Amino acid sequence: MEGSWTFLNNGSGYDIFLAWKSTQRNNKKNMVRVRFAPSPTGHLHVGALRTALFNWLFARHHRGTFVLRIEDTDVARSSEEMSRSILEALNWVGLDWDEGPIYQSQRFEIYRQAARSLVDRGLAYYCFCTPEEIEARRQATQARGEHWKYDRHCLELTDEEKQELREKGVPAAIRFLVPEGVTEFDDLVHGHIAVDHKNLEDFVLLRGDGFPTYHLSVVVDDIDTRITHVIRGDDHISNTPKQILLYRALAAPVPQFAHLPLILGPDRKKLSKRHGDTSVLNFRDKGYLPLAFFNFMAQLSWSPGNEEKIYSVEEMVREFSLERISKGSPVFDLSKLEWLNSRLINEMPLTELIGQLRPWLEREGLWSEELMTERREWFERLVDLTRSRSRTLVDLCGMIAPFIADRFSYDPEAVRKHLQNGELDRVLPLLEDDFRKLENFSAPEIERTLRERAEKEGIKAAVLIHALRVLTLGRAVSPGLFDVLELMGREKTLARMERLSEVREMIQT
RNA sequence: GCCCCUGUCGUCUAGCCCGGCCUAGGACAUCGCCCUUUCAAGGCGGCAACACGGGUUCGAAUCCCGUCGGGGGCGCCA
Repeated sequence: MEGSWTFLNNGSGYDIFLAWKSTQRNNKKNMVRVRFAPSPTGHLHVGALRTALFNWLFARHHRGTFVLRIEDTDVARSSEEMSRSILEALNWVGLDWDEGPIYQSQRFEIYRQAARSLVDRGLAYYCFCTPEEIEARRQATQARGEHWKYDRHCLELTDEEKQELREKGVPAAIRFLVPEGVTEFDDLVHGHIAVDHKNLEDFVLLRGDGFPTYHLSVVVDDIDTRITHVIRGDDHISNTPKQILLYRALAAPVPQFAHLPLILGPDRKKLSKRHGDTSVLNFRDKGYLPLAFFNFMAQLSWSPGNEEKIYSVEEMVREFSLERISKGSPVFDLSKLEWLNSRLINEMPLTELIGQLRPWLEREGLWSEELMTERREWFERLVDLTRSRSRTLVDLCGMIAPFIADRFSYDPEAVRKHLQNGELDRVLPLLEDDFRKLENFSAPEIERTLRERAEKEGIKAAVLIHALRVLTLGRAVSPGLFDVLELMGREKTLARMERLSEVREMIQT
């Protein structure tokens, strides 16, 4: 999107430091504007993704604007690689943004200006206390059994004292001067919330090194981008009063807030890496479909009603509403995702499935153009036949592999169970001959032949069926064997039948 | 420690705002049966919850109070 940042600085106390001039300028006043603001200190994790998802859904539902902002003010812990990874994850899920990404690291001067203007107006003050000094005073206070809160030591400093400290080279942070009173707001999820300012200390806006803290940069950016609804995790509820105070100090309209319940691990603790790989891209790599993942994530804390089905993205956009978000924290339990995924694999149009599967086959070296041309019909039958046994694209890929390539492994358990019967050494060669003589190597013919041979040799058809399955696929699980053999083709089938003793030996050692 | 949020089957949730239709509904998981050459898929069925205690009321999952449990925040991290 076209636009430009203009720095509006008249040198005196002013409130908005930047104005976003763009083609969106003449939008309606009540247009919804939301943002997702991840910190690039790691891969995008599922908790953050859900926040992004709800913001996106809300924006799309209201035909509003979704802004992406990268909160990389912590230069030491942020990396460009993680920023890229986050965009990649959003992309995979299908979340697109209308503005941004805006990088906070490119806006440091703006935050400094904002902080200084607050000092100029007596709403904030310089603090020369070092972390060590504060820590010492805190411990002393707590040793007396009293509650610690920053003691405003630097609020009373005279100009001479400040000058002296500056000359000594003591770095100055800027603290917000929290006024007395109570801050109240109506959270769109939790309802009315009130916090007495005596529970708030004079928090730092600008660090001694000139870098902004989270509260400052968030509020300044949200003001500049004219965010109307701040939708974020529950863990920010306690921070909200501070930020509202900042909005007021900067004479900006306060947006609406909606705090989403935090996602918990199975142990009911805040979901984190300890609970396994919670990175969004991990789910892509495990073979989950974006839509299944989307459904699963969106329905943690949100319910579109009571119809149980897989929703298309469009349907979710239509149904989405903050009012239907529940307040309790959900537990992250993958079993529903697996079910969603397998159902989608089963129900989605075949062509679409093949499109999703293609990158996986390519990676395994199983892809060739002829699967889309002369072997297309065969390939579609194959995918259609195997899909109901696959919960993920990884499964599907593994299922299909033996039909395309010759390298596949034999499940030792399956070999032991189905290839030990001594009768096989005698009957299998006969069956091979039968197969060779078949005019059409088709499922019905194969079945008829096999059953006849079994009866003639006084052996159960099931014995042959199971043995053939293991010999041709290496495993005891597959679609109906006769379809399998037809799709595999006579050549591969016969070649693999001849490996009986070879396979047995392979398992012995 | 202080402050804030939260509490319906194992899990996700519907119902709660606007008390009775709730002997609390659905889905996932689980168990059983059917189908069957294996495993799935599918069909049918079972088990399973209003955290607890007081009120208010003819009547409470729904309203009020308290208790307990769970989570989060209190950084010159975001």
